[in-house]
Amino acid sequence: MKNLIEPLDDITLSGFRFFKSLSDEELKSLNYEKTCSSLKKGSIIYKEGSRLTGFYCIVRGIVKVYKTGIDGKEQIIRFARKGDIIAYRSLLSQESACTTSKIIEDAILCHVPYKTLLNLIEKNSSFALAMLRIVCAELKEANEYITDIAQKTVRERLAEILLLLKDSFDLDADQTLQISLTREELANTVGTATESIIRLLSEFKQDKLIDLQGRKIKIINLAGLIKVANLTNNRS
Amino acid sequence: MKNLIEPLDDITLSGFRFFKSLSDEELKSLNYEKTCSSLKKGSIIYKEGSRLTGFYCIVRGIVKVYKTGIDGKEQIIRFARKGDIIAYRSLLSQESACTTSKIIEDAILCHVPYKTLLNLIEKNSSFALAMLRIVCAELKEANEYITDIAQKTVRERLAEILLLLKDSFDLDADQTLQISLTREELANTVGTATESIIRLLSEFKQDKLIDLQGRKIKIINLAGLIKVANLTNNRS
DNA sequence: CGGCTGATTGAAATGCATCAAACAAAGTGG
DNA sequence: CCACTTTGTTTGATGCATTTCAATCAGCCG
Repeated sequence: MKNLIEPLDDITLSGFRFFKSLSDEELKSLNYEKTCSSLKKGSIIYKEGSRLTGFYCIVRGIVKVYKTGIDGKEQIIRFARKGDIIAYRSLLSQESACTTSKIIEDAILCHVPYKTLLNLIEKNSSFALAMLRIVCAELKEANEYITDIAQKTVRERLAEILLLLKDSFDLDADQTLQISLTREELANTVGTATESIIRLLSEFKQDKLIDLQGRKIKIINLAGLIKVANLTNNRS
Repeated sequence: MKNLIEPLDDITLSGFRFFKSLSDEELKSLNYEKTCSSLKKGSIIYKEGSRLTGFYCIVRGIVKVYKTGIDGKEQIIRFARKGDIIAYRSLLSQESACTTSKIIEDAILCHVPYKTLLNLIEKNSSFALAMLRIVCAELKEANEYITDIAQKTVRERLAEILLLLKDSFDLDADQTLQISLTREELANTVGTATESIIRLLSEFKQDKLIDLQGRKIKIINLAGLIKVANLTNNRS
């Protein structure tokens, strides 16, 4: 089925922004050395503690990356989508994975071996710099999130996450978030209890900020949400 | 005075772990291009929003790096000490600084121009990789802290921070933390109110986990503290 | 249909922030 | 060197946001 849409053999990483500093030759061998696979929702890509053999580039679908904390409660660190890469942090540090990654929307992933990554970093300094900038960008996000989670109320954080999801995953024609999360996943992103998310979401609905249809969240008052989120920095 | 101890002209970055992949020649020009300065407690190295011209390597002293959140409340992101580098993240991303850095213990810093950094990354792939690993390590810390702050109680987090400070700054002969922070700074690290820190510290004291003498914190029951911190991962 | 996961609501418990006030320490200036 | 201001610390009382527990309900699947 999925192979009809996009045969796994035919996938090329050439168009992806992350690889845009590569020469034709480098792209060619990259495309040769990668391995692509199609994964269903719920599949685990790698688990906390496992040894990684490479990183993954997401061609299609959505992945959640999370850490397991107290009592096995998951804390979602990020959502990755088309063009994003995952597993590179632990890989570069040459440690076992410190997060788990799971498909939350049917996906196609390309696995790029560690060797290939090292080789690119060694031979192509523009690529190394691009890589550095990716990690730096993620670190920035993380630092901002630390500040938010430490200082903001759950209400503010939920509004902020909704805005963040809106920017990352766009809205369809009628302003509905194109990512479907359970209330628990939302809670594990915001860092709160599932029940709190449920209550706050219905408050947001009452306040005419959003509309709810099952897991579909429709943003009907963006300015209002931004106000609730109490943004201080450059997020939107 | 400080110049008697360590003349600013004589400082070499050659011994620092961060530069250990550099060739003698690279070290020589690095040492030529850097600019060192001695800064008193309270001095601000750079401010959130300012444009950076290079990064800083800490030769002596302690620096706190923080973000300014709601109502100007500061959230301390990290403490940097001898051998650590700061300001590199925004620099590499070529953005204005997203944190502020302030001296909390008289320090000597070396400023290394952006040009020099770029040049090293371009010419020396081992250095680029080392740099990548530094950023990755910091990202890992940040992700762990997100999980902690989202899931743990203030009590657990305080214990954890004390342990973290112990590892980063060592203890003197009688098990006393070699870093002196105000209660407010501790609060801004843990992500809580100053009063909460005060109350919890005295609880810890009552529980014979620590001893307090002004800002001096003495760890008298390490195992107990570890238990309170409720560690799940590799921190200690 | 029964079983399972996820969603929802209510009620009760609580951890923590906030406010207020007093105190200690440390530096400033006359 | 003492009054003075400022900054940091401490304690108490109160309120509230959020967690936790419990129960019900809805949807889905084999």
